[in-house]
Amino acid sequence: MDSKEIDILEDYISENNLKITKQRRIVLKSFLECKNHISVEELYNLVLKTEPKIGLATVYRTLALLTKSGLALEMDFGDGQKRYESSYRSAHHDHMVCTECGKIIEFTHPLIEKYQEEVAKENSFKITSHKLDLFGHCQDCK
Amino acid sequence: MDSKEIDILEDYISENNLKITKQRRIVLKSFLECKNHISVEELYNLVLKTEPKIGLATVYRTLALLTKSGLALEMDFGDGQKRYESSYRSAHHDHMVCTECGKIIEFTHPLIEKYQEEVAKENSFKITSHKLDLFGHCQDCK
DNA sequence: GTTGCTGCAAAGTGTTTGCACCCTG
DNA sequence: CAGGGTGCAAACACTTTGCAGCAAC
Repeated sequence: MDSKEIDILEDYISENNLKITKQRRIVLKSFLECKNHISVEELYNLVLKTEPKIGLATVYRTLALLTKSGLALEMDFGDGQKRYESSYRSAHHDHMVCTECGKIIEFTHPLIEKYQEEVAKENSFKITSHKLDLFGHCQDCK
Repeated sequence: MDSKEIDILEDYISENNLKITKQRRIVLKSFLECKNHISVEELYNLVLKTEPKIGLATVYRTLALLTKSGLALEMDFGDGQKRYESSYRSAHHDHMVCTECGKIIEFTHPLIEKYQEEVAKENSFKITSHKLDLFGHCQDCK
């Protein structure tokens, strides 16, 4: 693994007097290879295939580390568990979540972004992040 | 209490062979009088002032009932607890959440709604609900 | 060899559920 | 007086934390 992500993680780690470990490498590798919007449990099961001795708490702790270092984005679709996606795999996007089959379609719309900025400015609000989720039925679940 | 909300609740209750109880009246009344985006714990504390013997589970169960009957909207700002607002007190709106002081500014933007529909149509997706949250700093927390 | 990291289990948090008794319809 | 509702406590699902031993630097 010699992606830019491991460099970013190592930079963050050395800046903060932390340590690179085998477990952290494995979690990062699995995270970068997996599907978007993965849950902690799903990632844990993936990691177990490489390192059967790893603890669930380590996956939680590493995901927190990846989030703090800017490699992962934390999201919550209201289903009671945190989900994560790689910051670098794809640019910012919003989500359509099919409430029947769970499929997630990613999208962006430049005008939606523009009008968000506009309405924030009207309220003297400084946006640091946003989330737009559309819930409904996808093509297959009509 | 003779608002339209109690009528709606009683309609739902009689249609489903349920029962009106003192506790349900009290929870509804407190819910209608309280601020928007209230958490279960906050509402529970309000209800305790009127009925000190009520159980937290009853508040949870009644909020689920209000949601099913269409009187309450469930929301989740990613802070680990459900929040609710009255469907009838105000029309649909989105939220700006100040991550410093917790203040919530409500807004709507017709063009944002329009472009949501547009992008959904492009993906053959049928929207049943949506949520747009902007996170950042309000005027007072610059 | 110091200090952070790990695995494990225990504790926490918010929410739901089982049950015996109570109350509405 | 039948069947749903309540309060309580236990169970739950997900996440965090305390700790003793381990490993990176």
